[in-house]
Amino acid sequence: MNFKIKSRIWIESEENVLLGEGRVHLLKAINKTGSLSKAAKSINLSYKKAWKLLDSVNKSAKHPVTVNSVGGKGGGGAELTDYGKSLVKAFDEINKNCWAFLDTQLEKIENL
Amino acid sequence: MNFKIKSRIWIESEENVLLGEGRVHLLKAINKTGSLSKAAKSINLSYKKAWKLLDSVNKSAKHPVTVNSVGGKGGGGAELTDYGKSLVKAFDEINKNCWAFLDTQLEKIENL
DNA sequence: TATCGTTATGTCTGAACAAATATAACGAAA
DNA sequence: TTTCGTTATATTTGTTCAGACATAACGATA
Repeated sequence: MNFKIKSRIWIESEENVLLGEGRVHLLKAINKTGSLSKAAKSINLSYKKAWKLLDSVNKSAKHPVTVNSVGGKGGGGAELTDYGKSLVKAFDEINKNCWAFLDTQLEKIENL
Repeated sequence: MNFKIKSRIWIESEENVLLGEGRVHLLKAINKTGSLSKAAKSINLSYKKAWKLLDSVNKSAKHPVTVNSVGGKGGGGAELTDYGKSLVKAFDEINKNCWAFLDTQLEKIENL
């Protein structure tokens, strides 16, 4: 039969999306590159879209997820806070667990 | 904090989507109404979109999921096969299990 | 054979969404 | 004080996708 079961998960706080796969992907790229514009480029996102995503994340989180600086050495940059890093880590864990769990469920379809 | 964790799952067979929440919703409505057009109306879908969805489901499934008849008494109709009914049931089960599982994972975010 | 409500399908239009472009503000360092 | 690469934001242009509209085919029944 060869079925695959796929999933997307996301976390909301009061009607706003806090985290989803795209946002986590972006946060990881920021962590790697140290700037929003480089992060956007590295994952093929327009700067504007990336900025909107990050802005939305920071607005719906209780604590700041990144610290962004404008001007200065190198023009500025963005980096994850400790809170941001643990959010990314927790999301990844949950996501991986979810995949593993769903794989155990697939036989219910394949045995039909 | 009051975070919510949400998910969408779907099942693919060779790059084609077999089942997802929208498709299952449609199949349930077909089962209830006995026709594709009535089902579409009942869940606020255009007939065309509903038809495309159903066509795609039947094309990617190994066995027919519905039997559609054209013309005749009442103009025709559509109804689920036994295979279709068990697909719907299995999908619903997996989906509910997934929600329950994700709820157990949420504390990982809330405790940050 | 005329009627009816359905399945089945093509075309066209508008609206939502994405991408491209432009530009201001910033502040460390040369 | 000039330069630089960045954050931050508005405006305009393009593209995709959903919805509306139109119509053919079908076959039991009256």
